[in-house]
Amino acid sequence: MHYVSGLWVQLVPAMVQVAQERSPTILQPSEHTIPARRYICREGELLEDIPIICRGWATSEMTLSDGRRQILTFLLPGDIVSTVLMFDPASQYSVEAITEVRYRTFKRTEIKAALLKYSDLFNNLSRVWVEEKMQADQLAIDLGRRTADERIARLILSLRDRLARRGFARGLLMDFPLRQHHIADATGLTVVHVSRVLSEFRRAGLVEINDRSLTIADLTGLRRITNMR
Amino acid sequence: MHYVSGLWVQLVPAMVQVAQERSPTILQPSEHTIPARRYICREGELLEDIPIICRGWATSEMTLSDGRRQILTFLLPGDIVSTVLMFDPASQYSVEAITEVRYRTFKRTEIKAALLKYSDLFNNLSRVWVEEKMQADQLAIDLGRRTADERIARLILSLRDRLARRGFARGLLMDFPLRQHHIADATGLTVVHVSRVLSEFRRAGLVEINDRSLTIADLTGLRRITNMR
DNA sequence: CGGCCCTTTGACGGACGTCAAATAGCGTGG
DNA sequence: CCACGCTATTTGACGTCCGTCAAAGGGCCG
Repeated sequence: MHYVSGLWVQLVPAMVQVAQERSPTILQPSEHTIPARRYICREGELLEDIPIICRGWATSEMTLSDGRRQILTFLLPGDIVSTVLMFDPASQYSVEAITEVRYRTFKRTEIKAALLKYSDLFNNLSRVWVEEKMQADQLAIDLGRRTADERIARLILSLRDRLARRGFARGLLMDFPLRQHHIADATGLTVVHVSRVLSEFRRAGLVEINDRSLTIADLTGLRRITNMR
Repeated sequence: MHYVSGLWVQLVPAMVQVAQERSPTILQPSEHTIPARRYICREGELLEDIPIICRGWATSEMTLSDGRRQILTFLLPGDIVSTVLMFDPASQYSVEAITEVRYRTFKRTEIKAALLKYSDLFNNLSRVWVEEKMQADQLAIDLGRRTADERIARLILSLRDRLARRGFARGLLMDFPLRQHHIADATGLTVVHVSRVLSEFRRAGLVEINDRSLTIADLTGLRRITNMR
């Protein structure tokens, strides 16, 4: 999965436009590539530059002292790592590459200044912010009030939606580089239980997973699970 | 619990200042009072006015079609219902009064315009935003990766922190108008299990609860539970 | 070929949910 | 003042969803 022009999605086009048309000297990104399993940043680290994913998948996660881990979101191409970084240089999370990841970084001080100056940029940021918050709240509901089946079905469907909106899903087929431990840490379950649920889904003809891709074989069936109970 | 001057906390002082010093005709709040159990707004409702809590406690919650409910946050005096409302008039949650609640509302369009005009107001908003997001992420970690004991202990401690920062806690004593079903819906547990855990906490000499107030009887003990495991 | 990571499966255990009943508190109205 | 109805809390017995532990097999890469 690769967005050819590199920079992308809601916030980014506005930034690029500002950079090109109005302030050619600022908002120039710098580019980075890191292999799978490497960290883009760690919890608590101070970031003067704000990363935006251009290619590959990453996790945004927190780890407790005893090793329990919660993935807060999967970062896809076009995602800003966190809008919070605009206003607080201390990263709340670790960001870890799932696949090889290419990303670009923008200077926080420059973005912040541009935000107040260009109201279209500001409007784009606020839209990303709203989505980020809605996603966080939905995660809390999933973890607090939904069963394992529902959580996993919803994770699959929401990833497909996000990819489709960016043109990265080919019908019901999508890239799916997640290991089961990623799914477990995102849904608050154990790897063993994720394996059981996914096997059940496969046996029920809901999904097919091979070779780091996933096909939704029964969309209505999957949707039914997310409403169930 | 009542903040005498009515308006309050991070975002509000800046708004009041803007209103008084620079735009006396805008940002004039209108005041409301509602009894316990009444709703300030419902999921999906369109709000042109943004509510800020002045007195009493409320919940911000979502309900699934089958009745399962998740409380996303408890709103305390000084809290804005949601910063998302600044940019999206469709409320994501229902907001329900726990006690009698007094609140004030500000016109969204006016706040939004003032935000871009007065950068101190903008800075205050971004601080509230960062806190809101951190709280949402912490909730996800609690629900995904912590035990019932830990969740409840952390809820108590975090409420005390929030109250203390606003001058509403007297030492280790605090108002505590929550019913056990509120705690259950906030921690993703059942009322029955909350009852058991709280009884256990009381028997262990960690907390005392009577007459809608809570005393932390053993702060180190409670804190130890939140780290445990 | 050997080592590592990932996945799967089974047996078992535990944390938490469900169901049910008893008790207490509290406001309302006779 | 008591009767009542409602809501909240507590407790016990039991059930279940998911975790833990363990072992085996597959795929990938050096």
